Parts: sequence; C-alpha cells; structure tokens
Amino acid sequence: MDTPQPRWQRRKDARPAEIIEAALTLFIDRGFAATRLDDVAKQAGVTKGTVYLYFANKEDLFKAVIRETLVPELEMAESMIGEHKGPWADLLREMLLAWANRLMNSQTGGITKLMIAEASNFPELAQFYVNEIVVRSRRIFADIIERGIAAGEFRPVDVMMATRAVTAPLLMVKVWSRSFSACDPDAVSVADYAAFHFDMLMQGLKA
Amino acid sequence: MDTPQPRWQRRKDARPAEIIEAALTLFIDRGFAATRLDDVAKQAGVTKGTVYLYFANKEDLFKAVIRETLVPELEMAESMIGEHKGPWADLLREMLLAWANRLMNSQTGGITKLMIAEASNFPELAQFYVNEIVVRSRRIFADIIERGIAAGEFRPVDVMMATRAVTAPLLMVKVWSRSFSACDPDAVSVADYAAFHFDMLMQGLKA
Amino acid sequence: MDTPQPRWQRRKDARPAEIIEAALTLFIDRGFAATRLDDVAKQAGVTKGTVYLYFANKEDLFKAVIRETLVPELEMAESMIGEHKGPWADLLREMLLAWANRLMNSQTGGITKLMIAEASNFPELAQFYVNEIVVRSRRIFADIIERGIAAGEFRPVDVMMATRAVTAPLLMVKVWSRSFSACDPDAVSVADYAAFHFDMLMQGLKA
Amino acid sequence: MDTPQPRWQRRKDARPAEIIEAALTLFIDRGFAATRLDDVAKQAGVTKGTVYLYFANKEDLFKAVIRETLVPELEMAESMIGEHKGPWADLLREMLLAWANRLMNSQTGGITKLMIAEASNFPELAQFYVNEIVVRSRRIFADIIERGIAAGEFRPVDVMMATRAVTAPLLMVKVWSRSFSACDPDAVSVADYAAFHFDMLMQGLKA
DNA sequence: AATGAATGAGCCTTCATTCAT
DNA sequence: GATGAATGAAGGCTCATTCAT
Repeated sequence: MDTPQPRWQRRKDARPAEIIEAALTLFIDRGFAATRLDDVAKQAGVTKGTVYLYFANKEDLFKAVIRETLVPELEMAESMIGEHKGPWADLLREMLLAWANRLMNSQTGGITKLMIAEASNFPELAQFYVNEIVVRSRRIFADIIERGIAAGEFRPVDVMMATRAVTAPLLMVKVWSRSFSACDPDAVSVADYAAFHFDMLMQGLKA
Repeated sequence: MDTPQPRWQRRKDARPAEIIEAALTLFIDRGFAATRLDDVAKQAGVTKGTVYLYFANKEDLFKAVIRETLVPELEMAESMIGEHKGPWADLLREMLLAWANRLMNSQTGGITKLMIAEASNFPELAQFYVNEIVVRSRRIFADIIERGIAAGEFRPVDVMMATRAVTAPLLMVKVWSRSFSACDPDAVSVADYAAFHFDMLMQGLKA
Repeated sequence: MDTPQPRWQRRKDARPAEIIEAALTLFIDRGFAATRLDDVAKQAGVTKGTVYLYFANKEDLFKAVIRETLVPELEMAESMIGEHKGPWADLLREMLLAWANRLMNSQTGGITKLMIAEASNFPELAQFYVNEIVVRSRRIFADIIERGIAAGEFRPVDVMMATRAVTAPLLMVKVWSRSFSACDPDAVSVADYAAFHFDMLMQGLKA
Repeated sequence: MDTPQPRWQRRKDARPAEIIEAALTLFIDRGFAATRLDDVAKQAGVTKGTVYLYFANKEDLFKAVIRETLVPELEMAESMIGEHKGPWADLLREMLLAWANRLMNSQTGGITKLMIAEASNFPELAQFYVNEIVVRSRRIFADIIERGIAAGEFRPVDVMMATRAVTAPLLMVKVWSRSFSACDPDAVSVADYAAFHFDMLMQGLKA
C-alpha cells in the first residue's frame, strides 16, 4: 500500500506569484480577453477558485500582472544608471546591450506587446505603464544623449526624437519576434540587432 | 394597390465594405476578442444578423478585415516603386516620407498593432500578413539599400539588418501613438519623426 | 414526411409577462435567492438567454415581478372604493369579502409572503411596496372605520390600530396557508375565515 | 521551554450555541439561501471550518437553529398554562400580554418570519414547527376559548376560527415589524397592539 | 435582403464543503 | 479543537450564432 498523495498543498505565500506568472504568460500569448481563468489556474497548478482567493477578479489579476512584472523592470532600469567615465558613446553602447539582454531574458517585450494591445481597454494601466516605465526608461537614454551633445561628442539633434530613434527599433524587433518569430522567414535576433543598431546610430548609412 | 416602400435598401455591394470598415476600427481599438459583433453591426448601421449574411462567423470577418485592408496597402506599396533617377538616398527619403504619409492617413498602423496582438491566435493570418505585406514591404527598402551599397553610396552593411533599422522605428512610433497617444506626455508625430529618422539614418549621431 | 416544428416562435410582446409570471410563482415558492434563472426560463418556456433580453439581471426581474404584480393589485384595491349608501358596517363587510376573494384568486398572498421574506434584502422595493400598496390599502379600511365612528356606528377606537385589527388577520391566514397548508392539520379557508372575521369584528367574543 | 499560550480556547460547550445564535440572526434577516456561512462564522467569532465541526452542513445548521430556538419557545408556551381562577377573559388577557411580551423579547417573531419564508424549501422542518409549536400554542388559546364558551362567558363561536382570530393579528404585527419597521411610516408597537387587540376581541367594533 | 428574437455554449464568479496544517 | 487554503459544483451573465418573420 502506497502513501496517497495529498490533494493539494497550502502554499499561501507562493500562490500569488505563481498565478501571476501563469497569467502573464497566457495574457502575453493570447491577450486579456482571450485568456480564460480556467487556463490560468491550470497552468498555475491550482483551480479556478484559488485564483479568487488572491485576486478580486480577472481585471484585478491583469493589473497585478502588469504591476508586479513592471517592478523588477523598474529596478533593472534604475540599476543600469551609475558611475560612468569615458566617452558617452561607450555608455550608450553599454546601455543598449544591457537593455537588449533584458529584453531577451525577461518578459519586457511581452509586456510591451500586451500593453500595446490592451492600452485602450485599460487606460489607467496604460497611464501607469507610461509614467512608471516608459518615461523613466526614456529618461535614461535621453540623459546620455543630452550629455553627449553637451560634450560635443554627438550632433546637436532633437533629444526627444533621438531618444525614440534609440529605443524604438530595439523594442520593435523584440515585440515583433514575440508575435511573428514562428512565421517570419527573416527573423532577426535581438542580440545581433542591438550591436548593429548601435553601429547605425553612430555612423549612419552613408559611405 | 400602391407600391409599399421597402423597409431597407438593397446595398448588396456596399454592405460588406461598410461592415469591414466598422469591424476594422473596433478590432484595432479593442482587439479581436473584446469586440462584440453587436457593436460592429451598430457601427456599420446594420443589425447583427446582417453581418452573418456576408461573413460566416466572427473569425471569418476578422480574416476578411485583415485581407481587405491589406490589399490597398499592397497596391500602395507596389506603386511606390518605379523609375528612379538620381541618388538612392533621395529615393529612400521619398519612400520613407511616402510611407509615413500612408501610416498617417490609412489604417496601416492600426493593422500592425492588431496583427502584433492577435498573431498567436491566428497563425495562418499572421503568415499571410508576413508573406504578403511585410516581406514585400521589406523588399522595397532592401532593394534601395542594396543598390545604394552597390553604387558606393551607402556603407556595406548587412541589408536585412539595415532594412529593419529603416522600417522598425517608423512603425513603432505609429503603433505606439495608436495605443498611448492619450496618455503619453511626449507624443511624437509620425510626420516629424519620419524626417528626423531619415536624417539619423544618413548621418548617425556622431558629431 | 411531417412538418418539422419550428425551434421557437417570436413572441416579443408576450414574453415579458410570461417570464414575470413564471418568476413570480417560483419566487413565491422558493424565495429570491433559491430560485434559479434556469428554472424561471424553463417554466416560461424559454431559455436563460431570453430572460436577459427583457430584464437586465435577476434583481431587475425581481423588481419587475413585484411592480407588475402590484399594479393590478392597486387598481383592484382602488376600485373597491366607490359610492356607498347604507351602514358603514355593510361596506366594511363587502370590502372584506371582496378582499378575501382577491386574496384567493390572485397572487396577493404570495407577494406579501415574498415581501416579508425579502424586505431586508431589497430595501427600496420594500419601501415601494409599503408606500404604494400597503399604505393605500390601509387607507381604504381606515376611511371606513373613521366614517363609521363619525356616524356613531362604531366605537371611538384608535383608527390606526383598528385598521391593523381589520387587515392583519386576513392577511396572516392567507400567508400562512401559502406556507403551511400542506402540513397544517387545521388549515382554515380564507373565504370561511373572512366571514367569521367580520362577525368577530362586529360582535367580539363576549356573550 | 515555556508553555506556549494556546492559539484558541476550548469552547466545546459554548461553540454550538454561539454559532446557532449567529446563524439565527442572519437567517432571520436575510433568509436561508442569502446567508453565507462565512458571515455566520464571522459573526460567531470563529472560522468557516469550525462551523463544520458542529454541523454537518448548512441545512443541518438551519435545522438546528430552528429546533434549538423552538425549545425555549416550547417551554415558555407550556409554562404559560397553570392554575387559573376567575373569569376566562382575564386569563385570555393575561396570556395575550405574556405572549406579546415574548414576541418582543425573544426571536419568536423572527422564527415565524423565517418559517413562513422557508417552509416550502424545508417541508419536514415546517411540519415539525407546526406540530410542536403552532398546534400547541393554538391549543392553549383554544382551551381558554372552549372553557369560556362552556362557562357561558363567550359566545358559542367556532373555536378553531376564534383561535386564529386571537393569534393571527398579534403574530402578523410582529412579523411585519421585523420586515418593514424601517420603512413603514405607521409602525405599530406589539405591546400597544396587544392591549388594543384584547379590547377588540372582547367588545368588537360596534358602538 | 434584412431583421432581431431566441438560443445555448462558455466564461466569470460565488460559496458550501473539504482537508492539510 | 481550530484554522483557512483549496476545491469544485453551481449559477449569473454574455455573446456568437441561428432562424422565424
């Protein structure tokens, strides 16, 4: 006679994070509306009822997913800034590669895709995302560009535009690969692109 | 006996296009799953039943929306290519500005956003989109880059990467504005950005 | 080959009343919370979805049931008042018997039972019920008592109390029979009781 | 090693009564179905699990609530009867006032309301209630009426009917006040009504 | 061709009940 | 004895889809 497995375990502390992780994956993959709580629960290894022990409803879970996932993002973004000596271009390069790295190893790209898709359905969340993540991330790159210009290292371009020029391509490549890597014959790796991107930023296309 | 006024008009030819237009707007705004057919019908000025006269089901409508909207895209994209004399940079500039123009005046940006969001839910559609639109659009810019390099006008960069560098930023700025223009304090106009983008592509950031 | 029955009929005008009637029966029998909309629908010969074509939700249906059922009640109650000649006692008797009759042939008793049970769960509805039905019904009997006293026909008793003395017993007997007729060995018919009640009201118990 | 304080106290004997009391209050207020066991537990100062230590399920708790609450009812009812000398009307008056007193100071009225509402959902319980409480209570009043008639003190009325005439109004006034006291502008106190009721019973309305 | 009443499957949510701690 | 995390069945509600008119 073998020991029967207990039907479930008490994991009060671990549950929310597990559910959030499962939900994140599914939300990113299918979108908010197309994700069923049953699937979230199954993926988290619990039943639907358990989800409701920790989140008031589906929307609340979505918000938690976004917020909880963005917190490490924030911390990572902040931690990138630090002491720097030497040319600003070197720092820019370093930052870009670090960011590309995060884009590959975290859910950052997925979250971006998700927010792009659901922004109009969750306006306050979109606002939160823009304020807390986007604006801050831009600030980091904008600072570098501004200082580089002040140092005479960069051309005196419009900083806001340049910031977009620095961030948008990398983000797009990552978001794109999330959605189309399976069917795009010319898939491009984020890591490879990051290096190329920096080169293009510096030298431009002209011979 | 007098001829009774018909309760509705025969609009056989116009109906599908009207429904598709309404559906496109709503799909782009809310996503596929969050869009109700009732709302599509209302926006198209018909009733739900009428939608089913022209489309087998919601998914079928979605596919039609994508396909029908992409046809003019295709045609516009193709028509951009033609005889060209003078420097390739000039053609690139012209193409970029024309594309930016289309991004502003058509649903191209919206479709991109929609496809990013729903690609994993509609794989064949994603494949269709990539094959018919993305690859062709890339081809246009890739050609220019290749020829510019051959002519010694551009640096001998990786063409596939450079194509991304040319297209991704503009697309991202447009997609982003669709989702976040309401809550992004540093909104950037696509037209302005296009000019800046070309300048950066040519000269890079270095002083 | 026989003609296949149509799966359903369009009965837009009749539906709400049918649903209300079915709901009334079930609410009275089981109470609000214990009544499932599925059962209401089945009893009304429709499906659950149809209920939602006409009522926003279960609570809304409940309110409609109460209101719609009470309107005829009101009208009947009001219509009892009219021209009267002769002793006030005769009018009182007439009114009581008419009311007893209505109690037997309408859902009045059931509604009362229902409101007693659900008043605290639906405060505004309870208020509506008291204001629109109870107060008016009392007014009718209070008038008769007041005039009877003024005419010297009745003793100068407290009118409000006397009104209760006139109405409460009949109502209780009816409500009681709704709930306990199946298990009460000494069930009393409302019709019989009404006659007895009038007699007691007039003569009292004393020899 | 010191003796750790136990997290909870053994209250084996007190627990069931506390839970029953809490449940009674909520059942009366909201009805059986609308009362959540969570709320019962909270009101009793325990957790949901504890309820199941003492009661097999919600229905079982309900039955216990009714039965346990009816036991004191029974005892009180029985204790009212005793030796009596003097006119039967005096005894009747005494009994009515005593009963009114119990109606005000116990849950009798609430139980009645509850049984009226749930009788059809709990037939055996309704039977139990009728047999053990209602029939016995009636017997008390019926006895007085019978003896009063035999003594020539009361008119020779139908005893069963008269019993209803004696009990129903008081019960109705109490039940009513439970449900509608908050919204009935002409609320009537049970104590006041009891005195009036006896007067009416004796003298009737006629001048 | 068009309508919109009706359907019914499916999802979110609640809550009585169980059981690991 | 008590807890409360976890379950799972049930029910309210939505909405894509059908079909009588």
